[in-house]
Amino acid sequence: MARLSDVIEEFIKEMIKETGGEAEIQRNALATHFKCVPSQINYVIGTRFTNEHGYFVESRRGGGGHIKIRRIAVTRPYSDFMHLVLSIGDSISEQSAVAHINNFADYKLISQRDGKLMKAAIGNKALIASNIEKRDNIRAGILKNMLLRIIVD
Amino acid sequence: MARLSDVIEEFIKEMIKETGGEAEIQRNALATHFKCVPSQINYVIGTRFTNEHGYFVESRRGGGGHIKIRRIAVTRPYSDFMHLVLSIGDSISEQSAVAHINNFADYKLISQRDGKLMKAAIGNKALIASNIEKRDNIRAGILKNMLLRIIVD
DNA sequence: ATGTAGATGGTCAAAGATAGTCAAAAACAA
DNA sequence: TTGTTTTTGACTATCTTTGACCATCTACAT
Repeated sequence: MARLSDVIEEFIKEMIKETGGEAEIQRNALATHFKCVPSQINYVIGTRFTNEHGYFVESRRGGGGHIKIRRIAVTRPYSDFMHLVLSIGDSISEQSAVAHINNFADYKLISQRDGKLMKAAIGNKALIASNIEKRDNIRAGILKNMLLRIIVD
Repeated sequence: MARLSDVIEEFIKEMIKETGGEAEIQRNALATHFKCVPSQINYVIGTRFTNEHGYFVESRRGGGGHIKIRRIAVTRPYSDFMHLVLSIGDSISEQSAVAHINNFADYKLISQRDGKLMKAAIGNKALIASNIEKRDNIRAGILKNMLLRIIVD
């Protein structure tokens, strides 16, 4: 007896395949279809469609709301890059982040200008309002999100 | 399932494009056309045609009344841009920040790519590790630092 | 000039429609 | 048993639609 979560996972993957890279679902409708509670859809997305798994998720609440799940292009120029991005983990110092960014620029994965913007975004000066103990975590979140955005587009 | 508000938004934007910068509508007529209550027109204007979004709205009540929505068309000089950046203050919501970034891109003060990176940097998704009460403060810090970095160049 | 009716648009809060979070309960695996 | 994964549901957050009531403007009669 396959777990329901696996069935839902397959269903969404099938949708993505059919639409060529992107599935737009309605949480309640999907939950009704599979006779489960809506939050199980979140569970499936949270455990099987993460960045680490190669997916990018966006959503909107309210009338006409939806959840959009996109497959991140893992083709050529970016496949290694993606790997690097994911290897960043959930905490990184400013120095380390700057080193990473410089490397990406050196290898032409991002432009010099991209690099400057990224460094401006992750610098301690930018994060002055954040709790110092959490700063490295926040920095990792920002850096990964920016890099992912470049890959996804 | 397209939201009615989105349809109305597009309709108005199309009108503005056709007339080269300004749409003059009659609230009741538009509401009748879209089979909605008149106040929904206000909702659309209030959420999608604000100053922040780059629009200027005027209206008149009474017989022959109307609502005029204009795209603000100004190319701001750099010194003004600086002023704008400083006026951001030390707290800003994601929506508001996105509106600002879109404006900067529209006015060619930053490139589309810069805009994408900036939005990725200030999104709630990127700031997930931050305390929710401080998030808007952190966001303001990141946004300002990035913009300043561009001006300095 | 003044008053009044009719025609517009404005505000605000409630109701409706979605999605997100979190932790307890249940099921499963080692 | 013990630790992990899945399933549930109560509670929360966000966005949209609707409607009752309010404000302002024009036209016209006096």
